[in-house]
Amino acid sequence: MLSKKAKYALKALEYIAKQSDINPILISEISEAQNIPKKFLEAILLELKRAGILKSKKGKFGGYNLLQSADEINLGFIIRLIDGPISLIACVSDKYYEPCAECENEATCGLRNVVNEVRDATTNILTNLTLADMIKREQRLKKSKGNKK
Amino acid sequence: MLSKKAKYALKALEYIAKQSDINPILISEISEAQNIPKKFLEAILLELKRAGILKSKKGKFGGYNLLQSADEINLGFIIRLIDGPISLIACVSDKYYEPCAECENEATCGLRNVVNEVRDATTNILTNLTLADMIKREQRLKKSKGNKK
DNA sequence: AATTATTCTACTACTTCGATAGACATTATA
DNA sequence: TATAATGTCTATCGAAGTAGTAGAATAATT
Repeated sequence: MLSKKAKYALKALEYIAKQSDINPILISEISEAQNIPKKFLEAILLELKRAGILKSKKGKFGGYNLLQSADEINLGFIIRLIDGPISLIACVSDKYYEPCAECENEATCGLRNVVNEVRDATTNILTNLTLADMIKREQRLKKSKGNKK
Repeated sequence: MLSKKAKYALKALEYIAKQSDINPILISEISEAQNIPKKFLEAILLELKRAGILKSKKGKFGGYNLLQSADEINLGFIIRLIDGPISLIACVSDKYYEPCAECENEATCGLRNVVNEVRDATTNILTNLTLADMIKREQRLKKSKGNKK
């Protein structure tokens, strides 16, 4: 499961991306709009800033904006950044690889083979999806819901 | 990521499945063969027994055997049993569904839509794979490695 | 200088994870 | 029937991770 932190990060990014990028967005505005504890959100936005996803402006009329554009921000990247590996076991992870402590031979491990297949399927989806895609999907869902009425 | 507990469970099941099912397999034998702390393994095997996957025999010459056959034991089932939801967020889980605390409308949530796609991909793989499949893969990998030499 | 905001450090409470210890119950066989 | 071997159960532990909070420091604007 994703941590709440990762979920909050994605929700916050979505919110920021949907606003005009002229004025910085306040932490407190995001916090209220998305029901995220403000102080917790602070830490999350800072982390996203350090990772080069957001930029911030201090002081009056300060706040956060995207540094990358929404179609450059990859969902898999954000999840890995906040929560670490996406794979079910570290022995099949790209970015967080660790050898298996129990396995005698990773190359012939059946479990590893299975878990690797899951990882491929997951990362194929996540590394091909951007923040912009997520927002598009939301808009499409809202439209089709409206049409049905 | 899978917990070590889930990984141990799968490794232990694999080991048991590979032995002849005439004699019960000792906890201590599995523990040594698979590098799993014995006392921890005890608790895991008990849980698998309670779930109807294994049967046990107490006393001298006791031990564990499969209760279901290896091609009936579903990998997704084992993982869910030990670790809980496979989905990244509970709002897209079958067995562990919980409404999203922050979302105003789950039906139109872009994040939910994305996460749902990941869940489908993952469960499609895992619910179609059995313990027997995992063992077959291992044997195939070992063979093809042998041929290369 | 005052105000409004982000930034940073530190902390707390809680839960889960991984593992261990020891008493208890059951079974086979000598 | 004694005894050795084995699973069952309860309780506990330390380390790590999760979610969230408090408050001072810093920067930008008016």
